[in-house]
Amino acid sequence: VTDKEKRKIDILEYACRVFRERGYHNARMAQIAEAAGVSYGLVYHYHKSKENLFDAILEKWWGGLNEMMDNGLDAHEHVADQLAVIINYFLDQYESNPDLVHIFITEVSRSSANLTPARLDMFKHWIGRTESLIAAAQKRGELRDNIKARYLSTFFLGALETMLSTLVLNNQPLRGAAQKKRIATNLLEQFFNGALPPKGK
Amino acid sequence: VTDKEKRKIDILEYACRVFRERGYHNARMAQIAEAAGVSYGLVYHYHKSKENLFDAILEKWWGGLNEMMDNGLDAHEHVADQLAVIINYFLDQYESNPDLVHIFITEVSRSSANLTPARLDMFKHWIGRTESLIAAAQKRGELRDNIKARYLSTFFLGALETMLSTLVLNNQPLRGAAQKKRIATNLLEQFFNGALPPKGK
Amino acid sequence: VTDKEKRKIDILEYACRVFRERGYHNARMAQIAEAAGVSYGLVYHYHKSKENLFDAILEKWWGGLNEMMDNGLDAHEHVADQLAVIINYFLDQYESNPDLVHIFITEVSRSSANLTPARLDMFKHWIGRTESLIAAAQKRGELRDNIKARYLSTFFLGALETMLSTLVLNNQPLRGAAQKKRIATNLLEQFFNGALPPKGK
Amino acid sequence: VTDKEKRKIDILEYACRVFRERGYHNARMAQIAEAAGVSYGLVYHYHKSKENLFDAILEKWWGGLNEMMDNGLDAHEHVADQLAVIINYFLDQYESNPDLVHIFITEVSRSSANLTPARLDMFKHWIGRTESLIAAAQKRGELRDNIKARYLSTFFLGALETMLSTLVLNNQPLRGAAQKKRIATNLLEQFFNGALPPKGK
DNA sequence: TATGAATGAGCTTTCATTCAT
DNA sequence: AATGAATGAAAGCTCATTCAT
Repeated sequence: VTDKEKRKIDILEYACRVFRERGYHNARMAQIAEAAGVSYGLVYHYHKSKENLFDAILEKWWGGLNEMMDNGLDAHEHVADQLAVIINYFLDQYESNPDLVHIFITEVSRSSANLTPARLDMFKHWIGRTESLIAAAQKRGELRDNIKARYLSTFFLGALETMLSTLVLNNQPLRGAAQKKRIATNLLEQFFNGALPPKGK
Repeated sequence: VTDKEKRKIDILEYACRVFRERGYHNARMAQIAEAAGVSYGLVYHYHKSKENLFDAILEKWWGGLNEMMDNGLDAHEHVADQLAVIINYFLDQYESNPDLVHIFITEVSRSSANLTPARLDMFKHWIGRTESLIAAAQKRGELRDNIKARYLSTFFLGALETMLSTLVLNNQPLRGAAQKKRIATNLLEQFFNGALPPKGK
Repeated sequence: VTDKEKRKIDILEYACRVFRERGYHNARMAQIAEAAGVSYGLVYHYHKSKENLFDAILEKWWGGLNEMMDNGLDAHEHVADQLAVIINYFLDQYESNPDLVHIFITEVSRSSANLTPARLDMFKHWIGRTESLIAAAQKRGELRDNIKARYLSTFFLGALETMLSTLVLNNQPLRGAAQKKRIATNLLEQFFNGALPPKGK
Repeated sequence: VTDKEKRKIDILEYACRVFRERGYHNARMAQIAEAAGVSYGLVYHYHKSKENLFDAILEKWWGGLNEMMDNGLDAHEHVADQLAVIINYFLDQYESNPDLVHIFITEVSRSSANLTPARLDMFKHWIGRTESLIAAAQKRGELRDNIKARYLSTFFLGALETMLSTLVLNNQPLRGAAQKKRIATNLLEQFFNGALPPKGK
């Protein structure tokens, strides 16, 4: 059973790479099989269909993200720390599993073409959780409340995703803690304090 | 001539709608013909191929955007006013031609799979112009310069595009100056002053 | 009426060129119209269909050939003179109207794909007439009669057509009476006296 | 492997039949599939495209012909025997594989429309080899040398191909050694000794 | 007579999926 | 479990022909 599971996951990972390299629509099942070093039919033995394969990948992605949201965030932390956790999660994922992030950025987060209702729900759920985080912080007085939580979270996620998007579109790898640190710091800085020069200047 | 041109544009607009509704890959030429109320072959009479049709749509989009960047912005204006113009352009476009914005958001701004080199160039050009705007403002002292212009412009565009993206993914129409005003104000407020509560509070 | 007829013939001649240049199947009605400097629809005004156009060309060809067979040959002449007339007719035609000969050689004389029953009949009729010529000469004792007339005429026509075919496939023009003379002489020499060296040698 | 190869060849043979029956342009991939009793897609599984399929057929033809020219001819034989080998090869092929000969006669030997440069080269190569054979015989004094080798070989091949062409256009089968013998004898007789009655007569 | 926009049947090809082994 | 041959529905595109003006 473990062996079987392993094989299934193996194929999934190669599929992930092919989907990232070529996009969902341009990816061929034959290419996935070839990448996994496996026969054509075996892909179907382990995964019902192309769509199924894609959903399994998304599940993996959402699983990790939700796990982080469930366990990685301390509700009593300051929102700055919480958002830092989110940012770092994305950056870490991009470093360790760039294909997955790539797919999320290009095929899910702006898709609409591939967004089945079920997938859209997952996405909205994620947006919703971030919004709740922001709203709670507003209640605690950590964030201004004259901008709706929905807006603030949209701006935050937009900045984060688009930051990743530039990396993704340039096929730019992310190496070294320094770069991650800089991205996170700048993102948080701008989000909390804005883009204006310091008052004293 | 006018009549002919009109027909061509007509087909383009219906194609725009179909591409928006179904995405480039899922859009069928037959659907475009049907939507436009013309025969199958006529679409090809006016547009060389499916890809061509899509490119014509993108050209229209980039044409408008570049025109706005060329003529709509006063280089001596404060960057806040310049960014406001950009925001309003997107919102106005979304109001008057939601399909076009939809396609830009879903098929271009994060695609990578469908992004031919030529298309990617257009996109990078647009990113570059915004970055220049930000950099100039930094030089004039209107924006903090301890965050790179590339980062600031990414955050700004990310917030803007994702804001539109939420409208797009919900198929949410945008009507009334009030809503547009609110979005623009909030976006600018957060971008310039950040999300923290006012100091005095 | 004369004017109308002229226009019709005019289009036919340009069609002839296009059919020759591209072959029947690869020839486009639009190309014929363009070559003739005439609008798309006008070709159809004068000629019912593409097939019709092609048939009109063949009719022209067969017309000339039959006319030559009817009036150009003296039944009492020696067969050598008769065959010389045939050879010269083909060579003259190739000189003055290479398109027509080209089409006969490439699209008719070996086609079978484009050969409708009607067209095949025309072809067989032509073969038949040549055979009769040969048979008559055999009766007159001008040709050996231990090879069937059908064979002899096939060999003769094969040599002639294939000779033209090499010109056609190389797009080689035929200029000057000298070359024509040489071809005709050689062809007749071989046909009548064979390829062996003279006995006396 | 043998089984797979067999299937591929099987499809090729049915394709050959359909191409012969309808000509390259009028042949439909669906018809080939149907004739072979396989599904639509399987034809493409084994052969890349329609053009490819056709090229494979030609390759088969040229392969056999070149093999015969390479190994079937003794350079020291009298030219009469060499030409007899060529004639018999064509006749044998027509008997055992009439489709292949049919295609050569109708789609290659006079085509020009379908003749890609690569195909034309094969054809010219074949013509060239025959010419060399004739030229060598002229040097040995076995053939008159006051007619250029190019002409003599054209006349010979023209007679041979046209002889076959009459069989082909009439869909006339060739059975029995007697008929083959007669054709070969007559062809050689006329080619070497000409069509005139014997001197002594 | 003359135009060229409009039509749509029909073509080759692709590729996710199934199935016999 | 594993293979890859076999399937066939659809897709984009072409182009002879028609038709309104």
